[in-house]
Amino acid sequence: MEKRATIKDVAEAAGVGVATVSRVLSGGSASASTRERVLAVAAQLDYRPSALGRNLRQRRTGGLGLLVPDLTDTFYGQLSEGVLACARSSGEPVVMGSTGGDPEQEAELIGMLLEQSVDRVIAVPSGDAETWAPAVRAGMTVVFADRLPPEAVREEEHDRDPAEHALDDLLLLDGLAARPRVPESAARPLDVPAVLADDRAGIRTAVRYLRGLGHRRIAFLGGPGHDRRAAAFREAVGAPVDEELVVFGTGSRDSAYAAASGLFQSRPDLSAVVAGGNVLGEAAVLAARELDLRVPKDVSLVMYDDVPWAELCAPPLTVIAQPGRDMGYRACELVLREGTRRARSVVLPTELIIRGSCGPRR
Amino acid sequence: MEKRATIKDVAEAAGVGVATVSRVLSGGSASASTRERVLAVAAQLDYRPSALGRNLRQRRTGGLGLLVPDLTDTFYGQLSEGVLACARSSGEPVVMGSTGGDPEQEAELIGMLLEQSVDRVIAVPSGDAETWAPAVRAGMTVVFADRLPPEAVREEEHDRDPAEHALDDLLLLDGLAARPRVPESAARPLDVPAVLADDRAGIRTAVRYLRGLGHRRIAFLGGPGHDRRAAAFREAVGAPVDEELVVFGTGSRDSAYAAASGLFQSRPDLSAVVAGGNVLGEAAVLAARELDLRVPKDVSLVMYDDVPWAELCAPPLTVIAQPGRDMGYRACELVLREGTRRARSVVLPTELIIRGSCGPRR
DNA sequence: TTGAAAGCGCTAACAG
DNA sequence: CTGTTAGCGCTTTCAA
Repeated sequence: MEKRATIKDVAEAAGVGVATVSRVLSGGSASASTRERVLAVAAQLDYRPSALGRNLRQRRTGGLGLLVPDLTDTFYGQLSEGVLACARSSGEPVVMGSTGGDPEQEAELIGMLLEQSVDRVIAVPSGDAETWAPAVRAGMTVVFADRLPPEAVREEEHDRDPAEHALDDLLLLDGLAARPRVPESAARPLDVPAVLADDRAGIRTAVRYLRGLGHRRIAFLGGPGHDRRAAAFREAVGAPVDEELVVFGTGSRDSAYAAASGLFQSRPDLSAVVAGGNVLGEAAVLAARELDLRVPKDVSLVMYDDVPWAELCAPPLTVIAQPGRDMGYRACELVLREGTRRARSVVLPTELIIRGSCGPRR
Repeated sequence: MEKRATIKDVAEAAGVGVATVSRVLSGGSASASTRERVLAVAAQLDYRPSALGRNLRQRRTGGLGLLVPDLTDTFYGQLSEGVLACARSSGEPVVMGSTGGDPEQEAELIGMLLEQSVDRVIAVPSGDAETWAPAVRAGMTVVFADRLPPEAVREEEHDRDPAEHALDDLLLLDGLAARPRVPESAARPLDVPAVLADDRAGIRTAVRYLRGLGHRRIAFLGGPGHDRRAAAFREAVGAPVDEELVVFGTGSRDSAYAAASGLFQSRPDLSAVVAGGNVLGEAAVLAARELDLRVPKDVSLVMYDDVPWAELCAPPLTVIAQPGRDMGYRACELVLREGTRRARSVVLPTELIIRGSCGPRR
């Protein structure tokens, strides 16, 4: 970087002290004439206060971190757009990292953020509580989006008012580190606010819809981080759950395809599948095609995530839409507001968008 | 952020001077015993050198900036993944911004990067040379990816190798706007290296393919930044170009749809369209369907960008694939290497992937 | 091989 | 209202 004008240069050129310049530029008190002169000189010199100096002085970066598993997944693209939009409107730089769904890379990136003194981060976590402990311990404000680390799951939910499942969810997640009897020694659950979609309601609605169409053998095809959705699925189909119908890929498109294909082949009796995310939905469509299964004639499909191409698919995909962009935006708001008041988790509603990929059981 | 251990803490605890700690940690010389002790203490204190202090001292952030128009566009997602991957392997943090294709937002983000002392940036530019002038003037190392700002013209390139059409392309593109006689006063052309796909060859191949299928009225559906592709298209179809068949959207999905729909309606005689990017391809498919045009029976379609869903489309889309991830990776390499030696632009090959969206002229 | 000391650009006391 | 000063955490001469 070439040499830029510093506050000292401005001060000299304006014939004032550096403190005055600092004050003027950050809206402190100053006489009109001084302010004017300083401003003029600053503009003339094209002076831009260095965030480096300021941050060092204030011992914080002021920026945000954003960690997602894969920017190639449209949903995370939407979510990131939300975060970026919110951050920009607050003038906060955001340091971004893609973890590839790998806890180790995630840990590495967390370390990098720590080094940068980035003290607020929004993440779609891939690692578990242990991965995130260093961040929390270091005093980072973290907000999870889209999902929670596996260990951050709190204990069982006793069932209740069917109309209030979102609230239920809130209770569930936030709920606390400290429910009665968690051994001290166990990995301390993280107490981190999160912005999530109402997976439970979303899945339930989808399963009911498929049930209404006559489907009885419904499968769930998930990826990393889809445990809550899988749990919701199990709950929605009710006991006894045929565990063979709940399968997981490991995150890559290939593994998603393998999982889908394996599922279709090992259980030709299934008549419907719920894909836990758009990459899995993609895989399901591909695998079905490859095996000459017609959608929805031979198999019905509903996919989590509404992405533009869902509509272009043949047939257009019925989806559980979650507001990716909003989720990102909200998460960013939470992380920015934190400090003011302890942030509460947020659960956003999903919507079942019925297109053409589900039909009556054959 | 809670208080972290500083270099001073480590120095004290190890009973050495701060300079020694600094040396040890950055691989300088030190006696084995000292080194060991310092390392032990550092580990024990969980010491992490603060990038803030280091950067201030060295007057640079060491990080990279990455500016793209829209993370929701899968191609930019791919490109970003490439950049992030390369940056991570070099331990560089990347500050990301989404411009929405808006030059003003882009300028704002550039200002933000300047403030952060981020002195190296990779961008898919939305603004023109004027937008980027401040960055260059400030001494930033910038590398463009995927496209060039409209005004970004460059110096002549001599020397070529007949086998290297890529070079040819560089000439072509870079060439135009201002050959020899550019008045000094005119907006100084940017001299910025770039990583581009071989649009010219890509488009030419596609057009030839369509020609071979019997198509004569071929349209080009572009978006912002697709001027080079449009130019290549004009060149490929040859004079006289029917300018009504070259239409542009403004970047949003809606406007892309409007452009596509308008095109189909105003020129029912066209039999094929080349979409300049995946968002435009998406729009074309949608618009065609809405107008009851069958692909490829009524209209053939080839889309720039290979994205996972192209294969899921009905019919699967024939595409001009460009290596988005590689482009990002290469761009990052360029920006990192710069300083060592002046970086040269890179043109990566495209590939026509024939699937099912093109058929003989009806 | 090591330590002391001088800042990098900025803000926040504290005086004047 | 304004200037002086003391660092923030680190790297880097420069001596010892």
